Amino acid sequence: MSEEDEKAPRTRSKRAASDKRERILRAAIEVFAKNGFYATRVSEIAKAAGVADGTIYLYFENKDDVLVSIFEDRISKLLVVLRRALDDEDTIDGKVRRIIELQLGLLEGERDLAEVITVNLRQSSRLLKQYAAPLFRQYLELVAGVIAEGQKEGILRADVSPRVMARALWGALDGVALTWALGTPDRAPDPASLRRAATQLAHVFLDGLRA
Amino acid sequence: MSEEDEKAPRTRSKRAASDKRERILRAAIEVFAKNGFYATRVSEIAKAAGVADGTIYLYFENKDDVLVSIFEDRISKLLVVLRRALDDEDTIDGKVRRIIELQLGLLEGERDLAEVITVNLRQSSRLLKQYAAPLFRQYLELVAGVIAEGQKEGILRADVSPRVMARALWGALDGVALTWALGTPDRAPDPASLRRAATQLAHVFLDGLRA
Amino acid sequence: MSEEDEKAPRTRSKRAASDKRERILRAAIEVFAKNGFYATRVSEIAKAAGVADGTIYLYFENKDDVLVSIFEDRISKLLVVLRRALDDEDTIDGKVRRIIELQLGLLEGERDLAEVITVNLRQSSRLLKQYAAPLFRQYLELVAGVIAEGQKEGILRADVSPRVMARALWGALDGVALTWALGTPDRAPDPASLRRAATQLAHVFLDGLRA
Amino acid sequence: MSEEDEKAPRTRSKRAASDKRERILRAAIEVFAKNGFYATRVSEIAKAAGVADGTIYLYFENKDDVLVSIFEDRISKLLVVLRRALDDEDTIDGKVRRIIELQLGLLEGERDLAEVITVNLRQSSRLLKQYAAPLFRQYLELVAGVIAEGQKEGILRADVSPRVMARALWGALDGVALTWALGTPDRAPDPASLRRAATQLAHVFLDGLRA
DNA sequence: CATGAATGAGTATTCATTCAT
DNA sequence: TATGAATGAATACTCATTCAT
Repeated sequence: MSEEDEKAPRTRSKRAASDKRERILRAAIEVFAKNGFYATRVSEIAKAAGVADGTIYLYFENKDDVLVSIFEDRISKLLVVLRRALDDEDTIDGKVRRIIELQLGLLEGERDLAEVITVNLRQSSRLLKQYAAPLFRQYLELVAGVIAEGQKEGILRADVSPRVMARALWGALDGVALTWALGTPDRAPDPASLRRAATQLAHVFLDGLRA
Repeated sequence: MSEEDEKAPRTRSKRAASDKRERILRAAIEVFAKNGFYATRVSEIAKAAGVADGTIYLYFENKDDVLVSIFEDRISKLLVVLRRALDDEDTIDGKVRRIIELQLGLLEGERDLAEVITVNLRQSSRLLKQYAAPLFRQYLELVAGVIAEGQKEGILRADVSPRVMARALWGALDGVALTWALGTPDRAPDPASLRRAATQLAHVFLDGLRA
Repeated sequence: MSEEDEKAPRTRSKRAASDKRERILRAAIEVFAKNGFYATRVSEIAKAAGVADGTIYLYFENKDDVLVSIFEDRISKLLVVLRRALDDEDTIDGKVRRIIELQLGLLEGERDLAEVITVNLRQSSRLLKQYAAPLFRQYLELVAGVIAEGQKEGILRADVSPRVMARALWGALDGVALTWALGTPDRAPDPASLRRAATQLAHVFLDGLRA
Repeated sequence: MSEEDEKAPRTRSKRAASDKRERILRAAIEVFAKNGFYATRVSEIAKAAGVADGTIYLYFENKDDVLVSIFEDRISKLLVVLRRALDDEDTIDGKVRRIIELQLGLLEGERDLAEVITVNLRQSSRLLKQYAAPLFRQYLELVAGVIAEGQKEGILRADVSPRVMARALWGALDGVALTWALGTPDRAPDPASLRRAATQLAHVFLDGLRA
């Protein structure tokens, strides 16, 4: 989001390499979302990225590594954005709304990525549990921190576990979003309906949590 | 080979057949839960069920059909149990608590099945979306019906969509349960902590929904 | 050679399995000899054996295992035959001639096998060194034993190492045979010329070794 | 990058080029000996030579050509040395001893080259048969010439083929050397034991050949 | 009904070679 | 000359499915 991070000059080759890696990731998100991880052929990723099959292996160890890298890259970025956003908000209500907003923004803006994250995180492969979960936990900790803060301030009820609530919030949003994304495969989903659903959810969640 | 078996009437062979189908389903749930759908070999299901590989194909069209059948069989049964339970409850609060209890019962009692349903429903294969989703929707409709009923009675807030809330409830419970199930892969998860989490969730959810 | 070993009855399936394994080995010897181990595709072995590609893997772990099995199967048999033959001979001269004869018989009768053994034993893969070498050593020990016996009887000179001489004999025969086998790729090699060469070699070797 | 280097006349760049070719050959001998021809990656040769992958292709047509060039370069040189050495010797005994000595020297001094020559000559690729064999034959002719000379002089027995004996001598030495080289992979082989073996072999061979 | 040996289509990955810089 | 990123052809191996017994 901030352009400052990019000011560091790069050599042509480094930029080219970085571009290619990025292109492959983007392509992978697209095809994983469409066909799922297992049903996607490496050659399909390559084709979608406009590179040769072998090129994938210059930037990633193997197919699994591509999936893991999607998590690492994207969730890292989400964490940075979320941290910054939470700093800008003063009230608990505002923070919770921001969390929901951002998660929704992620879903609306990069629906494919959302599907990859929500759908593929569940493949019970040891690999994913091992690599993807830690980053996911960081995200949850951040949300749990907000709830704990609200409890300390006496705004939110103290008889619930912040981590459980954080996990429940993600689950609820994720479930709603998944239904929304998958609900109407034939026609484009209506962003307004998703936003409406999320607002309802925010109200219920906050009212329920209120001390 | 032995001619003696023939004296038994149809019933016995039917029962035997039904037993074998059931054994295969049970075995499939077990290995799917442990290794995931894609990583599971048909021969592993066969071995776990104590039958030959080819026998699987006498009872199911193919590997996909085994997974789909798990949904059909089990969710059908769950629906029957849930309907009966909801009939026994008079208050909305009681019905919601029953729903949560049952979903928890499912998770605790048949943890493998729970993992198969929550994890494998997400494999974005067209097949599964097509066959498994409808049953899942029936389940959601049932829950949404309870909420709509509460709204009509003026007990629950009317400014939210029953279906969205039903979906959110499933998502929240599912998320909490998944964290619980995967959280401590090394030692057996503590059922009490799950029950505690669910109770908190029920409170927050009902308080948030209250008119 | 003796039919007695085969008297044990086999079930149909066992015989069939054994036949198929044998067919694969024969086919592998043929194509390995023609194209070398590395240049040979597994599918070529399968085609030559008249089985499906996957069938190879019902009888062998992988391509390497096929090569190793050739050594194990064939050299084991050669050892049995050689031991019996040496028992039948009383004089050292006779025994050495028998060794040379048998090694020649192997070359003439199963020229492909000879090429596989002499050519592919040299692929410096750890695998082959590890698995094939031990059997080869048993063969050399047998020959060295004959020479040591001749030394004890005072017939052969005592100032040479039996093992070195055994190795040299194999090397000399092998070299001659290889030249013979490869010498005229266009027309069929003349067995008589090989036999002549071997007789000369036997004379020189025995005269040189004589006490 | 530095312009100063340009002042040097053609000769230097030619020398530099020649050096690089030589470096690549040396590196190839090293890695071929260690891992075998097929298991060696072109990139490994490049790395061992300290050049880029593509540079290999400025000096050689392809990977096969590198192997063939090793034979051409080294055996050519061996032939020159051998011819000179044979001229210096007057007796047949001396010449045969010189041949054995040189072949041993080759083995001891450049053990890697020896392994490449003895091991890789056997890869039954048509290419190698076609290009490497002729040079090898020249070497054998030289040895056969010595034996034929001895026969003409009446010193060596006339009832054997000089070419067969030349081939057998190479085979015997080669076999002994290979056993020596591979025999003790863990500890460094003892040069004295090889020399002892060779001396024994020379005695037996010459005594057996004597008229 | 049950078996499990056999099948062969399907694919991730490697690596020799090229060529823009 | 030298580089090394990019290419894409080539292949061992797996495993869902079949079918003769």
